[in-house]
Amino acid sequence: MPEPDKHQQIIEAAVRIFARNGYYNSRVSDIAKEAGIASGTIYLYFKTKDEILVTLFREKMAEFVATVRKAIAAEPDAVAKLRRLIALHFKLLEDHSEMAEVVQVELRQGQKFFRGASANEVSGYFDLISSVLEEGMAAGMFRSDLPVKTVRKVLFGAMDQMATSWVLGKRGYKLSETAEAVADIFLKGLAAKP
Amino acid sequence: MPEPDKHQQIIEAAVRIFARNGYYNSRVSDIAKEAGIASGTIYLYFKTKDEILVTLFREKMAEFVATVRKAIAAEPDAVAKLRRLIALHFKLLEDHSEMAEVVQVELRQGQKFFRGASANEVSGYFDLISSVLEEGMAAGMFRSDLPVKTVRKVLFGAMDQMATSWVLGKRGYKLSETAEAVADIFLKGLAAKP
DNA sequence: CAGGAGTGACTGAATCGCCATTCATTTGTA
DNA sequence: TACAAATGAATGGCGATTCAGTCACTCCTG
Repeated sequence: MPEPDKHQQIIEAAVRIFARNGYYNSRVSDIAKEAGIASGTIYLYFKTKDEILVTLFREKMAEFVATVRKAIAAEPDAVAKLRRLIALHFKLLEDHSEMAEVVQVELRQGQKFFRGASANEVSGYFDLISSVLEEGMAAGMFRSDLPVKTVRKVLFGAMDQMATSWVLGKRGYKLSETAEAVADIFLKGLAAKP
Repeated sequence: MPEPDKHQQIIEAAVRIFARNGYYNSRVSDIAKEAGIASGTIYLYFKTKDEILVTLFREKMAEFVATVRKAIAAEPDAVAKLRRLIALHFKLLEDHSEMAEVVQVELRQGQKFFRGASANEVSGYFDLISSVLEEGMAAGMFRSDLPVKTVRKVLFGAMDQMATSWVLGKRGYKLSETAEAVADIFLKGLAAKP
């Protein structure tokens, strides 16, 4: 019975290797070396190289969403929740910069990940955002003349681009320090008519 | 001397093939077949398979930016320019759905394209957006308490996510019909304090 | 308690399919 | 005839995946 521990060990090694070299430039044997095991061992835990990437994303994404969900639950209203969500989105990426590299750059590999596996995982996050938006609309804090789906995409897109830019640049500034500006634009744009 | 015509013929075939199968699942021979030529002929016009993708993006992107630049020049003020830019961003992708597929999904291949070649091309578009924002700020139409770079990323991110979503869904609605909502949120968020 | 044999995890060298790229040859035309 | 352009079968390299063997450990059994 494979040690449940080694699964995690491989995932962590893969994050580091993918972040450093990119998915396609990473050998399975590189991951093995980084994890301190033989390359064949990887195949006791994962069926293919692709599966490593997909699994890695699934697990990390689930963790991410859970963290954000828990944090915003503590906030009093939709505006505060949204601010917290944005701040945390940036903070978590900032604190896991290798994972950020993988998520923002490597995981965008066409077909395979955008469609396919990762779509499901991302939608959990989308749902979370939508629920906050709906709460704010119901409470009359947000305008409700626009489709929630559209508003959600605008917000996610803005955050995602901030993150991608930060990763592509050499992370030469604090991503989390931009959170307020993003929240500010978005919340003003979303404000209910007075 | 290779016919200058065939270069274009290959590019157009590549767009269709990449859109249909994704970059990594496309054989060079598939592109050749689609273009109605032999696979070896491709190498009279392009050094590598990568070069096809990079060239394709460069040419199409330059065309895209030129079109948008020309269109917004005709608008009277920054607000109108921004609305036009957003509308056209969506309209052009909608009218070239195969290219949209390639740009939104396939061209995000980590490392190679994000960094590297395409970065330069994209920055031309970024500059265009920035110039409109600066014009609006100078004219007192947009608030100027936020960094232009941040605002630009928010807008681009929002548009890009709208486009990606539309492509990933089965393009089951008119992307351009969402332009107003996006412009509306963004312009309200950016409005100068009254 | 020695030993031995069964079990499951691990290893890493060898395999093997894939496909970009090459280039000897053919085709077209001036 | 000569030169350019095009062809497409053959090549070559790469690296994911496999699998025959090794290792470590447990549990019998005489």
